[in-house]
Amino acid sequence: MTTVAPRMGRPRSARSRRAVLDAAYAILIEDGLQAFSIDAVAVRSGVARTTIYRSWPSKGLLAFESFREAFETQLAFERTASPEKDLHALVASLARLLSGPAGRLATSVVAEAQSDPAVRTHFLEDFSGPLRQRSAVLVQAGVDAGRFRKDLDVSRLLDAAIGAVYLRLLFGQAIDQIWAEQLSCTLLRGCLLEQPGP
Amino acid sequence: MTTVAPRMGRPRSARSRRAVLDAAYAILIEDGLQAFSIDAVAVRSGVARTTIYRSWPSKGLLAFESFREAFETQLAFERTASPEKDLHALVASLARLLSGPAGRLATSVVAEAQSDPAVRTHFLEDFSGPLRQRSAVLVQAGVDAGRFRKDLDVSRLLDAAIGAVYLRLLFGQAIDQIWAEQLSCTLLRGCLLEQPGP
DNA sequence: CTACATACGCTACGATATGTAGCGGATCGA
DNA sequence: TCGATCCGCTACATATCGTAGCGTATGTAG
Repeated sequence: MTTVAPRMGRPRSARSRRAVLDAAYAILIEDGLQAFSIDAVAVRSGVARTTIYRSWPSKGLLAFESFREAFETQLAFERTASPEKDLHALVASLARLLSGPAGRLATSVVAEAQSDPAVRTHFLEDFSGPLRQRSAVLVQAGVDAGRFRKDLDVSRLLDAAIGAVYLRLLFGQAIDQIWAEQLSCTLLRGCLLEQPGP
Repeated sequence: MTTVAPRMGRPRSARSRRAVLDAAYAILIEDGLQAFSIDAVAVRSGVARTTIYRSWPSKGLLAFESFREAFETQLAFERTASPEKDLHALVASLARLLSGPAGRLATSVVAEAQSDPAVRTHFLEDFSGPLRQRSAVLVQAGVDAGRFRKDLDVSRLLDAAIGAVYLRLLFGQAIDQIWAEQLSCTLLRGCLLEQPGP
C-alpha cells in the first residue's frame, strides 16, 4: 500500500491519490467489480496508468484501500448497561453499513481476496481482525456481567453473526434493519441465561 | 449451461466435456482462481478453446459446473428422533464437505458471482436455494416436534449457520469438526426449549 | 538559491486473455 | 447416404496487465 516512510525528492501528489481513490470508489459503486480495472480508474481519474501502478501494485489493493476509506468504522461498539441491546446495536449497525456503498465495496474486496493473497491478508489484519476483536470485547462484557452464558463461545457467535451478514451481502440479498433484528434475536436466545417465556 | 434440448447432427463430445470439466477442477484445486482461465483449461484439457466457448459462455459458469459436480450434495439431511443431533450432523457434514476440494471450488464460484450475474443466479437457484430448502425442512421438523422454540426463526438460523461456514471458507481459515461442533452448539442453545443447567 | 531525488505524464512494448469468425474434416442421427 | 452439427485449427480485433524509458515538474536538503 502507500508507504509511510519519509522520502527524498518530490512527494506523491495528494490530488492524484484522491482522484484515483475517488474514481475507484465510483467505478465499484456504479459499475461494479466487472468494470473495475486499473485502466478504467486511470481514464476516470485523469491520472496516468503508470502513476497508479507506482502507488498500488494490484487492483485488489486499490479496491481494498477504497473500501477501507468508505468503511470509516463507525460501528456501534458502545457498551451500555444492557449487553443484549449492545449486541442488537452492533449487528444493526453492521447491517446498516454494509447495506450501503461500503457493502458493495466489501463484496468486491472479498472477491479479489480469493485470487490475491495480499488482499486477503490486508483485509484480515487491517480490517476484519481489529473489528472482530472489538466485537469480541463487547460480547465478552455481557458474559462477564453475568447476562450471557458463562460458557458462551464468543468466537463462534461472532462467526455466526458476521458470517450471516456477509452471506446475504455476497449473494445480493437485501440487508435491512428488520432482518438484522431477527438475526440478533435468534443469536441472542443462545446467549441469555434466563429462558424466554413460552 | 449445457443445453438439454435434442439436436440434429453430431452430438457434443462427452470426452471433451469430461476433459474440460476435469481440467477446470484440477486448475482450481491445484493453482487456484488466479490461474483459472479458458485458455488454461484449453491447454490442460487438450480441447480447443473455441470448443469450450461453444458449451460455456463464461469461465464463471464453467467453474460453477465444475463445482456442482464436485459438490455431489451428500449432506446429512437424515431426520432422526433427535433434531439436535440432526442439526449437529447437518453443520458437521457441511463443514466436512467445504473443508475439502469442494470448498476451494466454492470460493472461486462465489468470487466469480460477484462480477458475473449469471453465476450468482445459477449458484442461488441451482445450488444454494434447494440446499437451504432441505435444511429448513430439517430444522422446522425440530420445531414441529416441540424440541425447538415455537417462534424460532428458521431462516435466520440458517443464515447464521451457513454464513459462518462461508465466512471461514472465504477467509481461508480452517474448518474442522471441532469448530463445526462448537458452532452448532452455540446456535443450538438458541433453539432448545429447555434451559441447559448452570 | 541551487542541487538532488523523486513523482508525474506520456509513449511504447510484450505478454496474456477475451470473444468471434471461418474453414476443412469428423461424426452422429435420420 | 445425406444432412446437420461438432471438433480442431488459424486468424483477428480488443482489452488489460505490468514494465521501461524519457522529458518535465516539484518538492526537500544544504
